[in-house]
Amino acid sequence: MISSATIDEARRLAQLLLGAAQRAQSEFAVIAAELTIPVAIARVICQLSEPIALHQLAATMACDKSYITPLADQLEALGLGIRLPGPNRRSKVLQLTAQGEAMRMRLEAHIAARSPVMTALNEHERDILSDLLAKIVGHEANQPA
Amino acid sequence: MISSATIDEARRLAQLLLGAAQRAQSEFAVIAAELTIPVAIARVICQLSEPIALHQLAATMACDKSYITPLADQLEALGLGIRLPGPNRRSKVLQLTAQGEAMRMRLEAHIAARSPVMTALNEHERDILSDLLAKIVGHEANQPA
DNA sequence: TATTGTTATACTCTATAACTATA
DNA sequence: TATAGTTATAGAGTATAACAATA
Repeated sequence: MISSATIDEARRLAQLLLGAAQRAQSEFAVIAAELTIPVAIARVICQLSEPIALHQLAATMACDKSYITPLADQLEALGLGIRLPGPNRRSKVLQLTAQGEAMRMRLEAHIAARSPVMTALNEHERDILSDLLAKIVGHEANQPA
Repeated sequence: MISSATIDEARRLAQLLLGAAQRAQSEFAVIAAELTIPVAIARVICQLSEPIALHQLAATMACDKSYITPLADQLEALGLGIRLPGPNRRSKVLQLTAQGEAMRMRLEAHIAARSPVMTALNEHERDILSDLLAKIVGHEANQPA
């Protein structure tokens, strides 16, 4: 039997966790809007500190390759990225242009300065949070009861 | 000027936070699937520890009222909830049936037992996490740079 | 005139399946 | 036969706008 206090705590923590993640995401969206780029494009840009093959990008972003194609198209249309020939003739590598790289740096500077995780917590608190979140993320899934 | 170490930390923390929230959500989805109810319905059920007016439910769930209508329909179709006349003649109140209430208790017991926040952390760690997340959620949005 | 709920519709995001070209 | 990328299409999830009833 699980106590109702435990259930209350679980619910409260789940809501807090979701709420914090949503705060972070919505701040990210605001930053992207200020830089006048679609949020999805901003997410891609943040993955492109190094050139990366399209299928690998899909894996990193945990989405299907078919979803990457229009994003890469848009990135190119905005002049922020470019498809280059990859290590073999069937794979292509997505790379930021100079303009895209400048955008990436602006994006990341804004995030570092304004993400609620950074602004709401001091360095010590961030270290602790980092450890706790890593435990949650790394923890094995439980068996069904 | 923001150091690249700060930027790295911001990115890492953001990813951890998103990752932890996704872990919690995906465990929730698994639990809902085991109980053979759609995830969206499970979310509604978790809000219904008390009867609540439809428009208020929309506010609580941060969605439009038009989205609540089909959810309430589904809840009724499953025999888990029922619309009752509200305090005045234009508002309706959504309430769980006995079957719905049983489902809510099962859902919450599973969450308390299996949410990664609960299983990955001990009580002391959960207290600390709770404080840190509350700071993030409660923190004022920052000014654009 | 504003609020509650419903309806009809449209939009965003993302995936699946089928295809082309390599490997 | 398997992999990389593209295309066309479909589906989930959610919102907007217009409406009816009531306040």
